[in-house]
Amino acid sequence: MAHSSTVENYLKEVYLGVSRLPPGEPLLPMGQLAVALRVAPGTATTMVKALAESGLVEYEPYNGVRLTAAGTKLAATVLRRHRLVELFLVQVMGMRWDEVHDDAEHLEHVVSDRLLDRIDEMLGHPDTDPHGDPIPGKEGTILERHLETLLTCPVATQVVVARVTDQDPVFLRFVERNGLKPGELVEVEARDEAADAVRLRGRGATSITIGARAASKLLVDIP
Amino acid sequence: MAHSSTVENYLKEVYLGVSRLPPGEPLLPMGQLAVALRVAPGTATTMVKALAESGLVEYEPYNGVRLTAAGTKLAATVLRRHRLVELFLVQVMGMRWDEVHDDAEHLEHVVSDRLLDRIDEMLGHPDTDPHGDPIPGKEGTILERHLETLLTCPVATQVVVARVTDQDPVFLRFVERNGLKPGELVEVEARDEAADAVRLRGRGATSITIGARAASKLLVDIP
DNA sequence: AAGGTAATTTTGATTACTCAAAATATTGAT
DNA sequence: ATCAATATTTTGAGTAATCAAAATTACCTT
Repeated sequence: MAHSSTVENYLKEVYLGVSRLPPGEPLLPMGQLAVALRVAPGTATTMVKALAESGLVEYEPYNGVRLTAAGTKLAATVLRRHRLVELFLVQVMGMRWDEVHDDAEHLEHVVSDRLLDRIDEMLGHPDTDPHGDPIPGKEGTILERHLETLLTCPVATQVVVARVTDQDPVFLRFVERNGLKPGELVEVEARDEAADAVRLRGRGATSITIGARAASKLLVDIP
Repeated sequence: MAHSSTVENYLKEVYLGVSRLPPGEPLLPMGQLAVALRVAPGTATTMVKALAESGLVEYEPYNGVRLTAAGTKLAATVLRRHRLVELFLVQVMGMRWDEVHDDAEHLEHVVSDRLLDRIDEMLGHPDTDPHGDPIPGKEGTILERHLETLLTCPVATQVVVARVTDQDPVFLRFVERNGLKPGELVEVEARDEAADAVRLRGRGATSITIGARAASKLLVDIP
């Protein structure tokens, strides 16, 4: 089995799934993979066993999957294509950052190396996409910086949004409307464990309150 | 069966195949279709029967295929995507006209309507692609102008190249090198039936001689 | 330790697409 | 009109990817 879009999608989701896991436990449960790929559990099991045969993943029955070196490299090139394409669609084609994900999802499998090089050059070899996700290098190197979230960063301190880890258009528009896009300044005014909420203030005078779940999707740099 | 890339390719090739046929005989033989799609003859037969079931083509056993109205419309949208993408790659991405075909071949199946609209707008709603092929309208209208070729146009008369009906990069580079791209002026100096050749002069002082087969691939406007 | 729940794997089938090779039909030449 | 060459269709089989539902395993709770 060699390198279909399906294979690319499986590897990509294994990569993303593992990276979302608590560190030190780098085995993605099959259930999560199946959900991410919108596929029946049994389908994921079957495919993953085939991918293991090809040396792209390691599979531990009843435990989960992880990428091999070869699998990581392939996943990285898919992610590189996806993210460069997303940035291209925003920067060059003038699309909104909340509407480029689906197009990128398809384009990531068909963009040739030649075309991708032009895109990369045209964008000046960027290292993050519109959502702040890192763009892997040509050789498959991924630079995942460790970042705090609005749930873990210091209170009453100016921080700058670096990354938004949710592609849902509704959420992205909410983020934009409230001046929380990557690059913008924010300050956490207070956290309320009991209320499961975080109050923060961006550029404007008014402060807003968001849920903890939403706050955890906003990664920030502490300058 | 609904609308996979495979279906799109079959419809596209039926359209192109039929349009290459002598007029009045609008049934594409299965053999030609199979060759165009690089598929075994039996495969084409099977697929075409399925497409006929879906009402996209009419199939006459042992005679060939033709598109229905629905099939024509779908083929036109595929061709529209293909040709707009080709022009985009040349005009915006700075790729050479002889290297865009393969990329377009893949992109034509995944570009969304939204993205295609941006491309169309960015290019100023063009009506031909870099090879002079007409770009079908949004609603599936294809404007195939009747054109002479360098084999049929008047001799010793200035004509302007309008279209090159061969995507082979080697041929395209030959065309470019000799100033025969769409838009350029040419004049047929002489034709030699016996030698199967056509002598012509473009912008430069020197005249060149090309084979009849090549001459027939260069369509021209007689001003 | 036992038993029930939840996650995972297996099984059996299906769909879309493909091929090689056998069978059949068409066509043109004698 | 017949026959050979050619084109087309049929047949049987295979691959990739999928699902639903049955069987199994792991894990948690008491």
